[in-house]
Amino acid sequence: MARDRDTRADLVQTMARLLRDQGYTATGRAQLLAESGVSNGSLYHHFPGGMEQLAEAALEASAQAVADALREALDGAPNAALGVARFIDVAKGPVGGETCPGCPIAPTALESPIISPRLRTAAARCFDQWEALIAARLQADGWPEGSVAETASAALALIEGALLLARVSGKVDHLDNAKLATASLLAAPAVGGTN
Amino acid sequence: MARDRDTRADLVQTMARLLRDQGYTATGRAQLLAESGVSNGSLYHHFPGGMEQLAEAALEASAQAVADALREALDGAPNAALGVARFIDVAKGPVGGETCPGCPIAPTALESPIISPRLRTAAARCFDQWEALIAARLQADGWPEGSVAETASAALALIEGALLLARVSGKVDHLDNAKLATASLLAAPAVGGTN
DNA sequence: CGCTCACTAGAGCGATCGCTCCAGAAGTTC
DNA sequence: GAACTTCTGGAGCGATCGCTCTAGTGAGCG
Repeated sequence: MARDRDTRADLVQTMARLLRDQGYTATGRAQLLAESGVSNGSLYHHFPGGMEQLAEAALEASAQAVADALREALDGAPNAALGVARFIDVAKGPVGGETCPGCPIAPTALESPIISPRLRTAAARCFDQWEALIAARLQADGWPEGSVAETASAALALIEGALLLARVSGKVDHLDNAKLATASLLAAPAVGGTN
Repeated sequence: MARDRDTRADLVQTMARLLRDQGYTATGRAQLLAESGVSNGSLYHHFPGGMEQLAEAALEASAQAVADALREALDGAPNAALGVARFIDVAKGPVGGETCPGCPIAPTALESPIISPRLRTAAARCFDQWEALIAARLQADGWPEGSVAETASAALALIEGALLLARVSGKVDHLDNAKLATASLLAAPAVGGTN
């Protein structure tokens, strides 16, 4: 084993990028092979389950990368609010970048429910993992037990929605707006929304 | 003209549902024709531009329906916060429903940027329209000029993100969490986030 | 009736889809 | 070198893709 380059990793990485940019169904086998420089035989050697199995592996890899970035942002901040804000800045992509790359899971997640139950559950796991990270930080910050999960869910929704809007409109402003909103959403550890 | 049934409307409506459930690329011509009961010839008579033109029409129709519901919810509430909360309840779908249908635009929007610029701009228009509705209500509520657009963007992001999470996880709880979050986000017309 | 024309049904097109299969290259172990 | 395993390249498969084209249907109208 161990050829000169890691074919399997190339496949996963290329697939992850394509899934992020155009989703699962729109990503054809031909495009994957062309852009990864891998041959058809290698694909089915490493992933006997075909495109669907590869897509699942790619989702997991992307989710792990995001989780690492999110954890780092949360750990390096004084509280959850600033940690999430920091993460949103990271999600904007390269500093002078035109547009942000967007969520690597969302496009596949939205088309998966009917198309592929397997990918749907894989995507659900990704979001759960991220939400749990935010929830853990809220709890560490001393948030009231009862509202930690709800608040983490809303914070993640805010991030995902902003990434969606930024992607479609081509304007990163939506991420800045979401950053401000998370600040107000995650600002008061007590009470639970004065309304 | 005017055959017994409105073939064109059937096509648009079926396409809108398929786009909502599985996105653009995953919606094949065969499935569309089968589920709408329309023949291939009729499709290309009403939509010479093919699937892409039909998809654009379907997105516009869906966006209009959502806009109507959003406008009604906002108009019937004492303020923007309660109006958005009301809309989220409507978006949950039929009262005893298992899962909410989700955003009719988002799946197509996320795969569109590379696949079809035409659909991307169509999707962007939909979101802009909705955001403008929320912004108008905020302004009517007396929100400070400078933060109206930002807040409307964040509110829409929250809704879209929650719909995404609810769809993938199969749990409508995310929508309830978003409802609480919008309440706190849209609660204070002044100041602009104490942080 | 005969003419027009919006509309429909469906056969058929080339291209592409995901996938199977196998010969052989490359590396490891005797 | 022989034997074996791991991995690669690519031809080829049936199925399906979006779409074109044409014959035919039937309502409106003189």
